[in-house]
Amino acid sequence: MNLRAPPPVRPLVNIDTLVRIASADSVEALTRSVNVIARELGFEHWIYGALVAVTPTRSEQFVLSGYPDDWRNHYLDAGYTFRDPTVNYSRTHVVPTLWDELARSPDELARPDPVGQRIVDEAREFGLAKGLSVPLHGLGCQFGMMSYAATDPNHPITESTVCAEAMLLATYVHQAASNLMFGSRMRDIRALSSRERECLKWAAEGKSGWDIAHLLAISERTVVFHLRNACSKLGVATRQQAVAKAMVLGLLD
Amino acid sequence: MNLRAPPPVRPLVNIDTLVRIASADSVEALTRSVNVIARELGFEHWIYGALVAVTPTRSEQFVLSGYPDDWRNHYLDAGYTFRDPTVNYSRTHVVPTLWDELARSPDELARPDPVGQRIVDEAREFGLAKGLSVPLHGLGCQFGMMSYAATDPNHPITESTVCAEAMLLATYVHQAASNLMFGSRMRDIRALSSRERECLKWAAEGKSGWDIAHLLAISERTVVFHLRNACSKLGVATRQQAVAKAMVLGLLD
DNA sequence: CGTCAACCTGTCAAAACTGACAGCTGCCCA
DNA sequence: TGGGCAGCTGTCAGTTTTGACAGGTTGACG
Repeated sequence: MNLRAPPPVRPLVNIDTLVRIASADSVEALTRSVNVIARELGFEHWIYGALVAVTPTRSEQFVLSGYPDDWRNHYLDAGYTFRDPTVNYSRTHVVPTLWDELARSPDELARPDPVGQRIVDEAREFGLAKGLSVPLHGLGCQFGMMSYAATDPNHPITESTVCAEAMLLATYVHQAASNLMFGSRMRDIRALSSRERECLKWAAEGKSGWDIAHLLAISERTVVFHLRNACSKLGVATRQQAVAKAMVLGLLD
Repeated sequence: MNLRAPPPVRPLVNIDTLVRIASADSVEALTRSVNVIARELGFEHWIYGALVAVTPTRSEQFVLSGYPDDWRNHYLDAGYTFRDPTVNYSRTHVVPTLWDELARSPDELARPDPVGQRIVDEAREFGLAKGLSVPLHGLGCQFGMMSYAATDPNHPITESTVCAEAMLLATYVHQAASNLMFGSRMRDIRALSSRERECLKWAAEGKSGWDIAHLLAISERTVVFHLRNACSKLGVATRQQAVAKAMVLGLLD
């Protein structure tokens, strides 16, 4: 089989530190810890952002910033968020990317348009020249990302090891941020009963009240009753909205 | 600022190899490439699995296996998939975990139940003793995971570097597998027109036909028309189902 | 200049859903 | 042992959605 354990390499990031990050109990503590580790990785600046769907069409942003404030303010004032090529990349990919590589991405959609290119150029003026973005998904977010920037021209940013460690850190930050975000998220939603969930699932499959009644061997009136209760627990008016909300909350899995 | 680039470390995985993996054009080619790199990382066995929602309640599995066949067969025969603690962990987490650590996880839901523990014990008998699981999310999957197993008792599996590289590889495999999966996925769905999408979004927000007509300043009849077309393009019967299907396909973002 | 797609509009009848009335059983927990 | 919750059932009236009929404009593209 000729299989050996890989040679020992010097870890840049300590696993215990990561575990501590994942269980951070405040935004401030999390930001401070990430600052320290990002610097160990040689990155002067970093930013974490996640988009959480509150309804199927409305989303909220959650951001932890280790970026220069003047750049952040300019970025927000100019409304760059959804024209930023790193954001568009992260929305549709899972593997990390160097900022330099976005321009020659094989994926047309990921290549910066003129506005996107301007954002990249302006960022450079604010000291964000060499950078790396890690897409993040899961945990109820529509998508998220963590970007790192280095000013040191000798930074080995193209090394897979740096990429791997940056990604590992990003994932732990994502876990921690999610924990912080969702403490509040589900509080105002009373859990659906199993019947309510069952009826809602069938409704999402296109079944009518009559259909569901026969599938569950109960009366149509009861189906209406359960769906009505589901709607009121979810705080919505129609079945369509109930299906949509239950789906964004992950209640139908 | 006292910031230096991190010291050079020997990369276990070459970035070019990863890029080649992400663009693999067949399941066989992908499996072969992963076999090679997993071995470089010192892992004798690996498996990638993803769950893709085809409807809100029905999902399909996509698996790439570098596991022993006899264990895979036993696992499938016994219907272990959704009782496997690594699977349950991956569904709800984003950071990697060692198999050993699942048992003492702070998260109750992630700790193996008796059946789960039996799976872990049986796996050991098939040569899967020391292992690592990487949760994977995004790209239209409900969730996915990649597990690695090593038989070498000296394998430095607890090192963050190994974890980071394993995660990096897993993510590239996820990207590649998604590309392979979704070639077929969207083919039979004609793209919704912008009006159709717009009406569907408002329907998902709980608006009636009359409401939407006034929001879009068109007649109610036209709203019905657009939603009807959306239903027929999606191949569904009701608005509820259309909302659900559009959401699992990511058409409302 | 024809064709196609998207967009827009109408009417009618049947089916499905919403909202508010009222009342049953069984289980768990304080 | 009483209160709360999940589950179950009924009727009635009013609103919304579905399905099938038939027709219009506009703009892009070959």
